[in-house]
Amino acid sequence: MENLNEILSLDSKAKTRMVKKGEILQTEGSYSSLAFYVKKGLLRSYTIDEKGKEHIFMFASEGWLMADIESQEFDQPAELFIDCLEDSELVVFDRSCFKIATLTESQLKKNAHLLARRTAVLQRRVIMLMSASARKRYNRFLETYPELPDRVPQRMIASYLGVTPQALSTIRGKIARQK
Amino acid sequence: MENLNEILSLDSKAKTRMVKKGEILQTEGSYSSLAFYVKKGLLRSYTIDEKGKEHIFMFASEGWLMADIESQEFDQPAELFIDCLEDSELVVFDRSCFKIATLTESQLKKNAHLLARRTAVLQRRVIMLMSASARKRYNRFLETYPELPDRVPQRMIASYLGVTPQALSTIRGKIARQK
DNA sequence: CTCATTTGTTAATCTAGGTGAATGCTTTGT
DNA sequence: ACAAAGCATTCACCTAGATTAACAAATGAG
Repeated sequence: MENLNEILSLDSKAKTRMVKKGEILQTEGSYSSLAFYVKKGLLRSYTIDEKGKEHIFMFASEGWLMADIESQEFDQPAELFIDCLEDSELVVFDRSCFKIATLTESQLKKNAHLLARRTAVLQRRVIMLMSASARKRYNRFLETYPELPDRVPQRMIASYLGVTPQALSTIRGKIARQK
Repeated sequence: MENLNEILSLDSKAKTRMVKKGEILQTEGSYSSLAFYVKKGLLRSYTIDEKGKEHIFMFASEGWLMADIESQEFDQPAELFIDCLEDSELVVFDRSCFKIATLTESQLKKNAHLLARRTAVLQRRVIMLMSASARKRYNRFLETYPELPDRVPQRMIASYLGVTPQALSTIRGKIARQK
C-alpha cells in the first residue's frame, strides 16, 4: 500500500479520528460516503441481503484504504456498510477527494494505482469464487492475509469466504486432524 | 462507455484490426498483453483451472474495452486468455498505453473512470457470487447484458455464471415452463 | 451432401455445503 | 460477580448444483 504521506497528500483537509470497536462508519443507501485510511485497527465492508444475512466484501487493516469508491465515482448511494472491528485510528477523507474530475495529475496517478490494485484483488476473488472449493478459498485467504485470522472472528472469515460458520468450522477441523 | 474518439485519444499509435471468430488474442502467461476496444464483434476473457475447465471472467461487445489491466499494471504475465467469439473489428492498444507513468492528465482521468467502472462491476459480481443462487445470477445477467444471450453459446453463459451448462439448462427449463 | 463435432436437453445419481438445533466457552454489560 | 449475549463446534438432516451418461438438434469441414 502507498505510505501515509502519499495518501495524506490527496486531501489536506483529512482528519485523524479515533473510533471504537463496533462503530458504524457508513450505512448502505447513505450519500455521505467517506474514505478511511487505517493507521491502526481494523475495518470491514459488507452488504446485508434480503434475508438479513451479512456478506463481507473486504477487510482493511493497518496501511489499507477502505472506501466505497464505486458509489463515490458515480454519485450513487453507498452499496456497502462499513464498520469497525477493533478500536481504530483512521484518517478520514471527504468523498470529493476521490472524485476523478476534481483531482490533480499527481493525485490521479496515486489514485490510479490504488484502483488498479483493488481491481486486481477483485479479479482474483471472482475467479476464486467461481472455480475453487471452500477449502481452497480458505487456504488462499490464509496465504493472502496471514495476520487476519487472529484478529477476525471466524464467522466473519466464513462470511468473507462465502460459506457458513459451520462449514468453515468443519473445514478447520479436517485440516487440523489430518496433520 | 466512453465513445470511440475519446478512447482513441489514449493512443495515437492504436491500429484497427480485423479478427476472425476463434482467434486467440492473449494467452495466460504471456507478457505481450494488449488492450482491445471492440468496434464490432464480441470478445471474452477467461482462465483455465487445473482440471482444464474454463471460467469466463468477462465479455466485451461493441463499445467495451477488453484488457488484463491487472497484469499490465503490475508488469506480470497475463492471468487471462482472451479470444474472439465473433468476427470482430478491434482497436488495438499497446500495453504501454495503460502504464500510468506515461499518461497525460486527460488520459489518466479516462483511465481512472474506466477502472472505477470496472471495479463497480466486479464489486457487484463478487456480491452476487457470494449471496445469490444460480437462478438469481442468471436473471441478473439477463437484465445486465440483454444483448448477449442471443450471441453467446449457453455453455459460456453458464461458465460466466459459475455453473455447469446442465444446471443452466435446467434453470432455463423451469423458467420457461412456469410462465 | 455427409459424416463428425459441438451444442443443448433430460434424467439418475452423488456430494459439498446449507439449515437447524444442542452443547459448552468466551465476551460483554451492569 | 453474575447474567445474558455472542461465539465456535458438532451432529442429523436437506437441498442446490456437480457429475455422468444418453440422445437429439445444430454446426461445420471436407
